[in-house]
Amino acid sequence: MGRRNDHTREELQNLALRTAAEIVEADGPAALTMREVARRIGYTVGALYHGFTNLDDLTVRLNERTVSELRLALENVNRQTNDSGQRLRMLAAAYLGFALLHTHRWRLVFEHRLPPGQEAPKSYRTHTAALFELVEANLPASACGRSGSEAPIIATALWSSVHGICMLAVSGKLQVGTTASVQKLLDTLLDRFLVEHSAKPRVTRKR
Amino acid sequence: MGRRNDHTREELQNLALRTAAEIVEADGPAALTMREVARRIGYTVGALYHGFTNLDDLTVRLNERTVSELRLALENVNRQTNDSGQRLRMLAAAYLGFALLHTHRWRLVFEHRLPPGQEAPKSYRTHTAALFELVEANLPASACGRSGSEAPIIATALWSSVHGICMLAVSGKLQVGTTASVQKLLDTLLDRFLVEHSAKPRVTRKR
DNA sequence: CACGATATTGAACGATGTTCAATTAAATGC
DNA sequence: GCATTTAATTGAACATCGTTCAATATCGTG
Repeated sequence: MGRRNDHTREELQNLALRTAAEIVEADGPAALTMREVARRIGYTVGALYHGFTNLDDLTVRLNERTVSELRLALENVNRQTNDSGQRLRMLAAAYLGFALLHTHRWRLVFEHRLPPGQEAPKSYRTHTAALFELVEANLPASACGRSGSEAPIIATALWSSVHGICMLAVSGKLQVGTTASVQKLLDTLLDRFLVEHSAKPRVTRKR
Repeated sequence: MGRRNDHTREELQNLALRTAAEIVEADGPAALTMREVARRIGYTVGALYHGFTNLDDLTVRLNERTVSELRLALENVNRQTNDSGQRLRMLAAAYLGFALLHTHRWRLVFEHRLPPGQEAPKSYRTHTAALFELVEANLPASACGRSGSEAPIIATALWSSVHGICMLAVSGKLQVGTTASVQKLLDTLLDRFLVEHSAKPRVTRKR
């Protein structure tokens, strides 16, 4: 009791976040509770509330780390390839790889909801924005129409699509089981975005 | 107390499920609790456990209804259009429309997780499969390669992508705010799948 | 060494899911 | 019509959760 000084306030937060990551990875998002974290790091529940305002706070800060890690992984992949089309394929593969390797943590990022009115921290959006820019930078000019002004829209559409495939695959809501077949879905999608995109067929278009 | 017979066992389950839907729609997935449902339908918590084995069961059966409703909506749209390319665009628009209209219920379908080992009921998969078949049936032949043997893969890739865009949009994780701009993302995606798909560029392909 | 600051505890509160004996009302048999 | 079976419903209990907070123990400092 009292100030044990085993850890500084910052060390304790790191410890808690690392432990939280372990819990989530091992037993899924629902297993993440204040009390379990406290138990594992050898403190009382109350002590946790000095470093975190509540469970949402802890969760958001764990997610922040996950997103940051994901960004790092993708930026590494991006650096290791020359051809930009190739890069897009490898980025998608790396995204899927991360989702498969850190499934529960990755899902927590997208499934956690803050109470209405609250917003995720800025660094959160920063990392996300960086990911989309990575995609946008690797879009082949042939895919972006004449002016290229639609590049952000195309990048968003493409990456949201990659995300959708990964999410459904990882959640088991797709019939496909093997990693290879999910890869094939991603390849199929990317084929559509990497090929030269001709004029839209006026006949069947709606607006 | 005792057999009140205000409602048959089946009526009570219907009542509970309707109430559950209202709770979720109004206050989000986290607000759905056994006790709240019981409170609103004027029964004790224990009584609920005669019709539902637990909260997961109630949730799954609520989700079943939602998916069924979604399927109906899409099948209606499918019936109201002739051109198949047009149909795909309208199906995507209807999917987004449903997600926007019944946001919380729709999210519950994809965010709820059963404890490991348990599987969602068969009707669940039936409805989902029907949706993918709807998409597959409307894929233009030009989009499916020579043999058309890849149609299921293409349909899965396309619809998972549509789903991804809707999910990120509905969750507010996309910068885009307006419904119109989300529509534009869907249109951009569909443009890629509705246009004649030429041979894949061998140079930039990986496998 | 004493004092003030603060990290940490421990207990409390209200809420949750789930279980189950007890109770009560309907259905059935006579 | 009455007694007995059957089953719906209750109410209370238990374990867990998030969160708060007064009390306490320990540290840094004067």
